[in-house]
Amino acid sequence: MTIRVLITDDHKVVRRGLRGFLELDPALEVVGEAGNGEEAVAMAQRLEPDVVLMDLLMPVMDGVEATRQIRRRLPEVEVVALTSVLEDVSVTGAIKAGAIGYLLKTTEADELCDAIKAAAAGKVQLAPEAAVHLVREVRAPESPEALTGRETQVLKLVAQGKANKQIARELSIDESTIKSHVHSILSKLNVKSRTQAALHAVYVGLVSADELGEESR
Amino acid sequence: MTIRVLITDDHKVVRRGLRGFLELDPALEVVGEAGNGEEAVAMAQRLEPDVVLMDLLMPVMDGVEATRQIRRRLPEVEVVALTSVLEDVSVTGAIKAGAIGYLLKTTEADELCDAIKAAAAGKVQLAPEAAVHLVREVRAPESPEALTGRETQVLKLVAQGKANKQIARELSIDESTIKSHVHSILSKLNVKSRTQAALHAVYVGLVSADELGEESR
DNA sequence: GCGGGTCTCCACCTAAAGGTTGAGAGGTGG
DNA sequence: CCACCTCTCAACCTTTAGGTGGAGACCCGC
Repeated sequence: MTIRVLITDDHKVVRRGLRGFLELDPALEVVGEAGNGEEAVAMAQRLEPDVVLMDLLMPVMDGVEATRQIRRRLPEVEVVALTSVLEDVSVTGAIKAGAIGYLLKTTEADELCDAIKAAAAGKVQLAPEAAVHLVREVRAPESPEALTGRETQVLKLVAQGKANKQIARELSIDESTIKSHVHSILSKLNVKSRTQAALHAVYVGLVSADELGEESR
Repeated sequence: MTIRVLITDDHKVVRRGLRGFLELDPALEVVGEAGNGEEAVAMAQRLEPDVVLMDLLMPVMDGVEATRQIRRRLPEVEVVALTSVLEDVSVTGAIKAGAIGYLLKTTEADELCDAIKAAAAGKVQLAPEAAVHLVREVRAPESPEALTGRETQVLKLVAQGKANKQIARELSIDESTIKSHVHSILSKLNVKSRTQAALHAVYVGLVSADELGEESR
């Protein structure tokens, strides 16, 4: 009985590489490839694989959200996150979304196969680098003091280099309201300036590199 | 006579995928794989490939610098940049460093092979998306209006979320001087606020993700 | 219904950021 | 030597950002 694997990555080259890696192991069978989160969810429902290899950074629907949806709809399907970037939020975000493993793209073929088998058996398998981040998170609960929807929205605009006045125009509310939100954001993120907040947003991936605002290029 | 190709990427999965793609074409021969810029330069000298496939985002030595060194030492070796991110600076940076092609990792196998053959023949091959950036650069020379050493130094600190006063203390000069520098920076970068300047700095890689300043995490 | 949170806005304030002009010291290259 | 650039600082100004306190409207769960 082989383990059926669905590969998800927006880069065909990477999918090809993963397929190559997995085909080295006769116990594994690649049943499909998805190019974004939406495809991954749809294909997971249709194919019902044992394990989904999920890239986290993707267009259309990111891997964390895709993981969440797959796990909600198909609890028996295990998801292993696989990414090139290593960030606190990605690690904990993926785990919270229901991923059972977290691997880096620097992984060797055999480690990858091992992790997939472990996942199929319901066992957690983390890259040591990811484990470090997870431990850090657990030890310092970080009390992220979650931002509200509106605050997140404002922070995104701040992280695009926009001024309060401009944000106010864009959201069609008063500038004083923006100030209120920014104030909350600064205090919740425990930073001292909008610049720090913006950098934080970039750091945690709230905005992607190509959203940094026209005027900052 | 086959075209000898050297693959450079820090992710083994990607190298495996590229190898798989290239092996589909009998006219191409993968003669080696390098995991970072330094390795790429060394292997290029030893193997003297016809074309080097070069990832731009790598540790140890980035692809632009590696491209520059390879082109300087081995002018007969063509370099094709291959990356997942699409940025103005990467495109023009890679071309200036001597790359003859610029492809995205979303490329299909046959396009990739075509591009390598074109490169081996000394022909330019750009992903349409990259061409857009290049054209934009040429049309608006962007007059990078290079920052001076001191300005770069100040910008780095700005991009760590620090206030003028704090930067002044750190550099042991007056805050008014910092203001002067920041003013020059904003005008040279053609941005309107320190936040935009900071984002710009991050965007062009002046600071790495893990230098974003203690206070912004 | 009532507490709690969110979103909205107000007024008033201080601090920081940014614009403008000017200027002196030091270095470099023609 | 002179022109040019960089780095430094100054004074003065306007604008933006951020802090504080309060308030009304809305929604949701107990």
